[in-house]
Amino acid sequence: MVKTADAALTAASAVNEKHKKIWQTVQAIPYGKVACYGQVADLAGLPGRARLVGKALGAVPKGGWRGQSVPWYRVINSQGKISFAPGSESFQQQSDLLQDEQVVVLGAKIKLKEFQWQPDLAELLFVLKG
DNA sequence: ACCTTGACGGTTC
DNA sequence: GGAACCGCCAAGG
Repeated sequence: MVKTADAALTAASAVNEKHKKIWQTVQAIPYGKVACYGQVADLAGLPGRARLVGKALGAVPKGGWRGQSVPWYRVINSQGKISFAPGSESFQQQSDLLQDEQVVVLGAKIKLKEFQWQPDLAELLFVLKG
């Protein structure tokens, strides 16, 4: 194996590890609650990497992860809004899925005061444990 | 190797 | 509130 190729493979593998950590964290968000990208990044041990969370969610395996689905739609931005363009198909899908869980979505806005996930100690440990 | 593009976020005005 | 700005960094061109 050539050095450069080996290094590239290692790097790619590292990226996937980050994605996995993010997926696991998202799976901990309970029904009827939402979390923002930055919050997920922090919990996943990747502070300041909110954008990476978006990337990871866009790469979620179709069948879920570890035999469990990944509720990507429970992740919104720090302004309490859905990050897809209003009117787009993805936006509509996310909005519908959230409302199916009793989350109130007004336009693109969701009241974080009311619906943001605030993990208790047990949940935090679960996330850290993986 | 350089540049652009994001499912973002905190600060500042 | 909201808009402009900057920092962030993985992917793709």
